[in-house]
Amino acid sequence: MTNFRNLRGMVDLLPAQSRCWQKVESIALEHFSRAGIQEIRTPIIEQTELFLRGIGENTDVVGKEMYSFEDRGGRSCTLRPEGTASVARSIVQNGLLNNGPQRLWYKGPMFRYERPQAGRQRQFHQIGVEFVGLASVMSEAEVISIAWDFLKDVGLNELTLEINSLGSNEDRNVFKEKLKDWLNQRFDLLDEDSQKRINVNPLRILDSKNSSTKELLFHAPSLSDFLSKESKTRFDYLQDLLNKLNIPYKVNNNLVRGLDYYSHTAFEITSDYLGSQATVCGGGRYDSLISDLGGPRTPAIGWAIGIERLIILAGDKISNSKVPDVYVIHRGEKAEQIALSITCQLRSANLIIELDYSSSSFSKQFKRADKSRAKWAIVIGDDEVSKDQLLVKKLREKEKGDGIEEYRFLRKDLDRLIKKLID
RNA sequence: GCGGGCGUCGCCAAGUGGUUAAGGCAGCGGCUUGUGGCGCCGCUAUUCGGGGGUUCGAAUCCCCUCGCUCGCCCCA
Repeated sequence: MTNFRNLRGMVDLLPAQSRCWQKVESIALEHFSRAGIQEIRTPIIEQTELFLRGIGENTDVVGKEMYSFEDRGGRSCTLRPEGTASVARSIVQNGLLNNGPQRLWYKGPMFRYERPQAGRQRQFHQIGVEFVGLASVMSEAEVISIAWDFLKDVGLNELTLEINSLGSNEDRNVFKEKLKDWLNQRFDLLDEDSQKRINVNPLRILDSKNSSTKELLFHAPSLSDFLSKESKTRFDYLQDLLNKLNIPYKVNNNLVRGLDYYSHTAFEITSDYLGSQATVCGGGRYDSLISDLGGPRTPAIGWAIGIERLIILAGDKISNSKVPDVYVIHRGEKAEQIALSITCQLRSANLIIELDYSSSSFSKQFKRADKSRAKWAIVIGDDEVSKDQLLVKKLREKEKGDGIEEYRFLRKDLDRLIKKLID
């Protein structure tokens, strides 16, 4: 029995899965390159203050989910719970905006101290996109379409895109006061959580999952009625653009999202097949974050996708197998040396070669060759050694009876061999 | 932080108080020292997450503890 285990909520990515991840990541990279989005990598640890300011002290994420600790110099540090704050910090610190608007993507581990459950881990991974310095509605549509196309391309169907407008900060402040009044008049009818939130974060009550609160809220004032003309026009135009892009969406007026920095457009992409953690992708506009962190007033929009959730959904749609082209079988000391050098030579020709390490009987080695699902076997034994030959045999032939393809090559004749193996 | 379920080999498991803890998959070896996918044979848990207790006797009952898992809140 092993004495050590991983920490709760921390997950090993095992070989059986790693291929899947690589595929997802390479598809993402393709999409980003085509859209002219560049990668940014920021540290996993930041000073705690960054997240307090950036995400908001009253959010659940900073209130109860942060991995914070003191370093040896007594500074409060935090493992990043999300990517946007760090990216914003880096942009400001490095003056990237002096080069004009930034279109950036990132990926990596995020940390949230929560009870793990299906589709939720303490260390999980996100791929995200941030467009910073762009205020247009068009950029929002573009950003959403990048997420949508990417998810489709990975093979996900039956996704739902929900959008909402949170309005400008001014719109929202007016609405907040109205909503507070309305809720306070019905204080006793609210569930406990919502009662606590009334003064701290009343908007979030709109998102409540409590059934009686939900029912009550049916008649509550709606944020959409408090949007300024400009905000409304923006939101209508966004819908217009999504229609033109043939991206289906639902307007959800209660979609608020748990991070403080959002304004105007907020959106989520969800799936029914994820269990209770339905969100694969979440994002929105955050026009005040950069200035909140000490930078110039700068509009921005972005999203993050949870890779673990994405992979749960993609399931076996992403092939997870790497099949070798050739399996090299050998027996004897001289043969072993030849096998190794042939293996290296063929690999240089970009073939995928698996070399047997066992030096057990030919019978065993063939069994393993079959299991590897390789297309060809190269066999090197005493005969081949003495004749300077290689025996090449076709594997996985369906019918055993009608003669198995088999060729002999001189060891010097590598080019002919490679040609055979490739076709 | 709060609720429910569960912990027997690398994986999936049977077993619910009685001498040696089924079985399947995977793994290893053999039948077959130079030839494969099938088949057959053999090997692989002194021990049932850990600790304590009850009993002549416990994987099976009781207590504690640890871990996993699902859900709530919230989020990716």
